[in-house]
Amino acid sequence: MSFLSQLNPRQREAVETVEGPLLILAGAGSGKTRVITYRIAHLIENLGVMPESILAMTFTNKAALEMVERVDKLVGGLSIAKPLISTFHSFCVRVLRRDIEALRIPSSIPGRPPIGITKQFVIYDEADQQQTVKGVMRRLGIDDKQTTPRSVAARISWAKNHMLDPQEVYLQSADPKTERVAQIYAEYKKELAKANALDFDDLLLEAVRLLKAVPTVRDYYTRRYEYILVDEYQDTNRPQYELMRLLAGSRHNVCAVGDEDQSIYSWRGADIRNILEFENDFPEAKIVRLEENYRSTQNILQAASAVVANNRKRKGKTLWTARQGGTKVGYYEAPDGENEALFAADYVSRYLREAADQGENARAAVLYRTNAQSRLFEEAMRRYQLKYSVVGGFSFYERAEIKDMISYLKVIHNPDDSTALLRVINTPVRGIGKTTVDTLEHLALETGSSLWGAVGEAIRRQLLPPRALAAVKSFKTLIDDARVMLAGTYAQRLEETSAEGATEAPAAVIVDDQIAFDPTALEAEDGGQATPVEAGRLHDSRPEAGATTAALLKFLIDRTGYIKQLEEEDTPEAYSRIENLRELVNAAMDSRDRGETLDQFLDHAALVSETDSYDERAQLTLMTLHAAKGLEFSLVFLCGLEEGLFPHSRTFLEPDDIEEERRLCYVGMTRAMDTLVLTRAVYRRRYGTDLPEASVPSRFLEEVPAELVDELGTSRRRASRTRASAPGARSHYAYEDEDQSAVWRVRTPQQSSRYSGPKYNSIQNVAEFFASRGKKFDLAKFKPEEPTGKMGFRPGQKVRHPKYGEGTVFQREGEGEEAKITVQFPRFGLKKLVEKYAQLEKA
DNA sequence: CCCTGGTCCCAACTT
DNA sequence: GGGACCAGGG
Repeated sequence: MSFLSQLNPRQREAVETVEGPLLILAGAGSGKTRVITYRIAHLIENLGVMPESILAMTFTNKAALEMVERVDKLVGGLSIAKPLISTFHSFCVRVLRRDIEALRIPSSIPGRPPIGITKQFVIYDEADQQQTVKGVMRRLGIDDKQTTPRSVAARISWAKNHMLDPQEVYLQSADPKTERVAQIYAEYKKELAKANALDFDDLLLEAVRLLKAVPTVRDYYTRRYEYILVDEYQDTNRPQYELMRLLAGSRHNVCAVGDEDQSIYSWRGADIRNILEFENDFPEAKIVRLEENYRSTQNILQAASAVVANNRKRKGKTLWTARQGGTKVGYYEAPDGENEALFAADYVSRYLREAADQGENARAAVLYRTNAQSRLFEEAMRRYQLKYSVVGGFSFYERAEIKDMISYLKVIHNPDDSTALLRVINTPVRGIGKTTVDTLEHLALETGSSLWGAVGEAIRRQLLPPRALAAVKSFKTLIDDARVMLAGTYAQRLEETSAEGATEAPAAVIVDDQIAFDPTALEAEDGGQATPVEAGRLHDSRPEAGATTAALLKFLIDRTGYIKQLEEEDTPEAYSRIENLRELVNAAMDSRDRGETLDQFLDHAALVSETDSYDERAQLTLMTLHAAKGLEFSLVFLCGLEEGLFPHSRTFLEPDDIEEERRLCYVGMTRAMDTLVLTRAVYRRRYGTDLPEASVPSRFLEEVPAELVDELGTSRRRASRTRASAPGARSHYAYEDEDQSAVWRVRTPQQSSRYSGPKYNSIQNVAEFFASRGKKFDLAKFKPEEPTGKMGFRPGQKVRHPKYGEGTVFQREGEGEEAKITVQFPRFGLKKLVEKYAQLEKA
């Protein structure tokens, strides 16, 4: 009971109202997470509710994780059973992995397996969705310049978030474009079904469909979860809302926590009506308002409230704080983006230093509207030698090399995943080009099979030219081998779990591309070619059967020569990619330590976002406003307050969208505990190359009452201050010079000989480099050696080409037959030729 | 028929 | 800064 005394009366009411529907309207900083976690603790500790009958759903893994930790702290060690605290999407995956096959319908052909998604479904991310849409559009012959796959995918997602199927989209369409979207949508659905795949939106939709359609399944979950909590309720979309209703069953023990002023996800289908109309759906609902803000000073809170007060669509509430006064809201107008970032770096570094001097552990954040803005800030922070962590931007799992390996795993797990297969069939290049892939796609279409089916078919019927056929065969062998390894894992697990030891581990066999665990399956199939699992049978680099995901990854990296190829590239980028791959193997090992199987590992990879990598201990964090939701910092920099950037230009047309931008601004401002600084760049470069454009101050700036604002000086004053406080940071123009010299530093002669790759093969670069050092680029330095036979041409040598005539060898890369030679031809300029093919002769 | 390199176009937020 | 696409070369 003791912890309840730490709550104010309103919070306590929210915590102690445990029966029946409850809506908690929790203003920013009003102790929302605290209420949720205390409520869970109260249920378990004071009311003796079984932890496993409590379900809490959040939007981000980050929020879920934080809640788990805080609940653990309150009731830790009480029991082994824990409440389920998870994101909507993870929860749905859990439900679907257990029960989705209840939705399958019997095949009309006797003896055939039922139709529908199986438990082994794969999850398509946004990139997979776009790829699939693109493929569908190509097949339908729809021009992808006018209607981009990207926009179509977005519209399909929109439809799904509003629970519209293709027919409904078609019926509601008022223009040919929407009709086409409906048509693509229908095909897209078929494509996913064929691949046994669900996209992010499907995870919610299918879970809802399952609970609606199958009473036994629904009963299982409603009986199991007696207490349901929904966090960030203002951001729930239709499917999430339905899910909540279904899970609440007739008990209606549902507690939703939200703040309509912080609804920032309408573009993802969040329906603000869910919160505004909660009372209609649950007439017996109790509503508790939390209006005391424990986070910010009065100045900050007043400024933020003044901004959001300009919105029409809100319930309206009055937040108050006991922290009277406080520092005024800072405003700084930078001449350009670079300067804005440097100002932030300068300010933050002094702020953190002063806090450290006083023994305080202050934390700061730089918040921006778009991820693209992060680069300038990162550069500035590095220049000030400030340690920072960036949330978002390019996610680890979005890196090309990681996606490649994940796609391999997906194919191994489910070869019918054509999108994944397409990604890796020629990665790294193994001689399966566009034409071959086209042939395979046609074949798949003809036979109604997946791409993987077409691979087998093409090999069986020898439908490809010899070279391509060999390449396709080697690819198939690779996947088959890996699948046998995986089957070994299953076999081993079966062995481990069968307590009686009497049965031997079932041999895994491949029968017509299907992995079967029961050897008798061999007899059942007529004439299917079987490959028994037998050590050493398949390939030399095959580790023994019983492989973990990590072993599988190592095998793939080894057999495909992926890392080897990167090593040969020998560039810093290549080594960073290798590092990433190592990190992936580590992630796989962690996954094994958690007791996960391959499919669980893939689920994890599909559902984590970079937001989850937020490091609480970092003193300085850079992230988007969206990612900052739910967090708090002593110092907040809110940057890029310019019309077109924030509010974003895409929101200008719809008044509702502008209101959402304003809520976003409110969210950002209310993250600040002690100090809030708003900045704007007078000139901003929008796309790197273009000239900087003059900006108009954001309308949100004008909405902050002037008496709460402290102007932090002009850019001229700042420039001198920066000069004084940051050694080596004279002005941002000086930085550009420094950058130049840094670039040149990389190109020292020693380095360039190490990196013989394409990066430094431009003759102009080399010549310029020498010129910049006041040296002449002297060809004579490269002493030509007498070539043996026709091969081995050296720089400076005269050669003859059948097409280009006579020329002078300029540069040589690599040795032997693979050597590439750059030749200067008087009439054709520089040409890079492969010695083996170029038919060069000594002139 | 495949691969490489250069060019063009794009860039909002996230599960 | 990055990815998609195309032309040119073997």
